[in-house]
Parts: sequence; C-alpha cells; structure tokens
Amino acid sequence: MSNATALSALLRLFRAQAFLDARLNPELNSVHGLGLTELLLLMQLAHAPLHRLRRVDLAQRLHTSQSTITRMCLPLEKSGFVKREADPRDARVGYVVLSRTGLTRVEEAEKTLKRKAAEVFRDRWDSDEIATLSELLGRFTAALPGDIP
Amino acid sequence: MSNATALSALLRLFRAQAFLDARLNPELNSVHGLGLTELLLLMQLAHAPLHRLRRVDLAQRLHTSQSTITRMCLPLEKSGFVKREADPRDARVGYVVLSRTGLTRVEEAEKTLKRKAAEVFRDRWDSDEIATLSELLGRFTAALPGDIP
DNA sequence: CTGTAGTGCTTGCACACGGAAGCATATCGG
DNA sequence: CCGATATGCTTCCGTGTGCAAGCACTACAG
Repeated sequence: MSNATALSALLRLFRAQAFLDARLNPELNSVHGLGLTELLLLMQLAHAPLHRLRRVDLAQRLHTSQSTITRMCLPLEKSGFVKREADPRDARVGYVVLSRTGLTRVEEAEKTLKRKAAEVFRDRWDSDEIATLSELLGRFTAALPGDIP
Repeated sequence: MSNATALSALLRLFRAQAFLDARLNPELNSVHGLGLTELLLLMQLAHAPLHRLRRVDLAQRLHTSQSTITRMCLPLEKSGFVKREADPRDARVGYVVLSRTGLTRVEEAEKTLKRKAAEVFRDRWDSDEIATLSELLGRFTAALPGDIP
C-alpha cells in the first residue's frame, strides 16, 4: 500500500529534522551567536532583492507567525544586523533590511552551516543521492516563495 | 561543489518540515485532540514491546529532553491513554505504558495521519520517489533506536 | 466625502520546551 | 558495610512561539 510508504517517509522526515536540529543548533549558537531560525531569517534577507523584505513576507517564507517575526527581529536590530525601513507608499508596512555587518555575519554562519551539512552527509550519501534528496524535498515548497537555491 | 548541494538539501528539509507541520498539526488537533508530538510519543509506545518504555528511552527516541516527556505525559495520563508503571528491579525508573484506550486512539490517529500523508504526496511524487525519499531520509536515524518501519 | 472592509504590525496571554538543580535510588570500590 | 559516583525522574526558571485582540493605515463602494 502506498499510504504506508508515504507515512514512513513523513515520520522519517520528522525524525531527521529533530536529529539535525539537535546536531546543528548548538554549534551555530556557540560559534556565531545565532540560532538556526535566526540564521534562516537572515538568509532570506540575504537572498532577497535589495536585501529587504516586508515582515509579512518573511513570516510566510519561514512558515511562522507575524508576531514571531516581530520578536525575532528585536535582538537582531539591537545587534545591528538588520534595520527597520518604512515604505513611503504605504505607511503600514515595515521593511526589515539586512545591514552590511549583518550580511558579513550571514556569510560566515552560512559557511559553517555548509561545512556542517557536508559533514552530516559524508560517508552515508554519495553526491547523486544528496542531489536526489534535495530535489525530492524541494518539491514540497517549490511553488512557494522563499526557496533558496 | 558537493557542499552546496548538501546545504541545499538541508535547507529544503527544514522548509519541508515547517510546511508539513503547519499543514498536519491543526487537523490532528481538531480531529483527535492530539498534537503531532503527542501522537509520535504514543506511536513509539505502540511499536514498543509490551507497549511500554522508560521515560529516558522515550526522550531519546523523540530527540527531546526528559522534562518534556514528564510534562507531555501528564495530560495523556489524565486522559487515560497512558499509565505509570514501576520497575520491581529498579525503583528509579518509571515506565510509560499505553492503555487499551490509548492504543485504539493511536490507531485512529495514525490512520488519519496516513491519509494526510498520502494526500500530501499525491500528484507530485510517484510511488518509487516516495520510497526513495523514505529510504534516504531513513539513513539519518537508521542506527538510532525508535525507527518505526 | 464617508463608512466599511481589508491589510500590516504589535502586544497580551497561554503554552511548550530545554537546561540546571534537586531528589531518590543503584552501582561499585574499598 | 559505606562512601563516591552514576542514573532516572521531577521541578523551577527563562525563553520562544502561536493565537486573538488591538491599532494604524489603505482601499473601495456609495
């Protein structure tokens, strides 16, 4: 039955996520002072045009709530990684823009994340398998905005 | 560079997890009154010998802390889905055992989860691709206890 | 121009979670 | 037998998160 395979894939995806999160988060935190979700937020900005996004779009891309975005940005503003910017056309929207120091910080953290990713995959998946996995996983959110290639 | 592919796979895995969690959790909650993590806990018990596990093993299998297990079990005990059981050999350990009503509840919830899983995969992955995805994801945690086939 | 609906953001509240500390028990070396 | 160390579990505290309410502003129909 195909249902059983689908359920198995789902369960393993959840387990893999918990496993990887427990493995990557501590290192990111200690080395760069950034949580995994914070890094994902900054990476969204780094890959956005003009390095800026509306808070509402940020929430959609991270699959989280607007209030979480508001609160996550507070320490990032205090650290100077992001800044607020108003929209002259629409006074409701608030852009969050990546600062220059934020950009360099993201690039550093992304480098260690890349290294850790390679480390996690090494010896258990070959290049083709990693590419296949990436492609299959990408189909979930391929149609949604915020896919980082 | 293989590192870039590994990073891409990692990012897409996180995105897929957030996407699926947002999609499956509300339905599970409203239909069965169970959160996704609660269901995973009960499923671990359902697939364990004698339908019981030590709290410490439960924590390891769910990649969470012991305190979380303690707290998650409180409402489940109140609902009668699980019961406490002592170990006659070692007074430190407390087993969590699945009750009969808990078992039937798990089977119901697992059925809807299976249905939702098939629904999520339908039209974008064929059977072979789902099997491949499941196998590749399974390698992360294949060596760890608690893999549910 | 005006009232009504819709949108973007923030705040208050409740809840879930991890880590450290604390307690009870087990194990092991002397 | 006894102290020292390790293990399993719970409690306390700080943090992160979603949801609903509230506020400010926009868009649109009349």
